[in-house]
Amino acid sequence: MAATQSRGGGGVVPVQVDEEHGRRRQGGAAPQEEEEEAAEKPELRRGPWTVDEDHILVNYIADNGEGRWNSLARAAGLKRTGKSCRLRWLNYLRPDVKRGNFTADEQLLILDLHTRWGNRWSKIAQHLPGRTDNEIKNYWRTRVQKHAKQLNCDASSKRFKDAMRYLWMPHLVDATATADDEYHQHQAAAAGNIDGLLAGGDVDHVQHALAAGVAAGDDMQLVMSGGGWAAAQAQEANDQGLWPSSSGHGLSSSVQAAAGGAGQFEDPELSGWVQGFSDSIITGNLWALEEIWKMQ
DNA sequence: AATGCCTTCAACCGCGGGTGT
DNA sequence: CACACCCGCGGTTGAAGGCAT
Repeated sequence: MAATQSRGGGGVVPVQVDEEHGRRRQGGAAPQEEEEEAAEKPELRRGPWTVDEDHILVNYIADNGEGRWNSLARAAGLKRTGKSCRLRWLNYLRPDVKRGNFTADEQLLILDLHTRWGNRWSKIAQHLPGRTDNEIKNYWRTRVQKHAKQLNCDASSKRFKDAMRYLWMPHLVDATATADDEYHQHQAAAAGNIDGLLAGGDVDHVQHALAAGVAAGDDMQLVMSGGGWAAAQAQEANDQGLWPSSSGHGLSSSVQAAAGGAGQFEDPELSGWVQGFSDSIITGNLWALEEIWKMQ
C-alpha cells in the first residue's frame, strides 16, 4: 500500500493542537495557563501520514477494534488527534475502501441520490459500498460542479438538476448497460470508467441510443441487466421509490426527454434549453458530446 | 527545459449533536 | 440542568502532479 502517496496538508509539521477540536493553537500571546496546559500535552503531528503511522494504526485497530478515537490515538502511541486517526482509517486504511475511478453505476447513483438528498455526503456514501463521503464530495466538487460551471448554472439549481436527470443520468444508464455488455473488453483498461466505451469506439452506440430513445421501462432493465451490484442498487432504489417519477420508471421519460421529448417539461425555458442541449448531442455535435463524456 | 496554470484529493477546520457525569 | 467530552459531518485548504504554453 502506497500510504505516503497522500498529498496536501502542508507537510508533516508538529504543532500544538486542541485535541478536542483539532484547532491550531499556535500564534498569539497565550495566557500562562494555556501555555502550561499546552506543555502538558504531547506534540501532535499534522499533515500526510507516514507508512509507520499507518502500520501502527492498522495494527492497533486489528487488535483492538475501531472507535473511541481519542483514546485509541493515545493508546496506540500515535501523535495524532483522534479525528485525524478516524479520518485516516475511514478514508484510506479501511480494508474495504474502494480505490480508483467511479464506475458509471456509481456516478449514476451519486447523481440520483444527490438530487434527492443534496450535500448529505455520508448518507450518499452509505449507498456506495467502499466509497467514502470524502471521496464522493471531492468527486462532486471537482467533476460535477465543474460541469455545472460549463453549463453556466449552479450545481444546486433546478436547471442543472433537471439537466442531470434528463440528460446525464439516462446517458449513464445507457453507458452502464453498454459497459456490462463489453465489460471484459473495456473494463480492465478503463478501470470502470466510461472512457472505456470511448476507447472501444462506442460513441455511435451512445448517440444512437440518445437519438432513438429507449423503450419505456427498458432503461431500468438495462441498469438491472448486469446482475451485479448495480442491479441490486437499482432494485433497491426502485423499491424505495428513489427513481424519479412516482411510476417507478421515471428514467424512461428521462430518456425520452433526452431523445427529443423536451416539450414535456413544464418550464418552457428549460424545455428549450434541454432541447437545444439534446439536439447538440443528437446531431453529432462532437464538441458537445465530448463535453458530456468529459464530465464522466 | 522552464514556467505557470489547472485539477485532484488527502487532510484539516469548525460546528452541531449525542452521551456521560 | 449544565458542562465536558467525543464523534461525525460538511466545507475548505493546499501540495503534488498533469498539462499547456
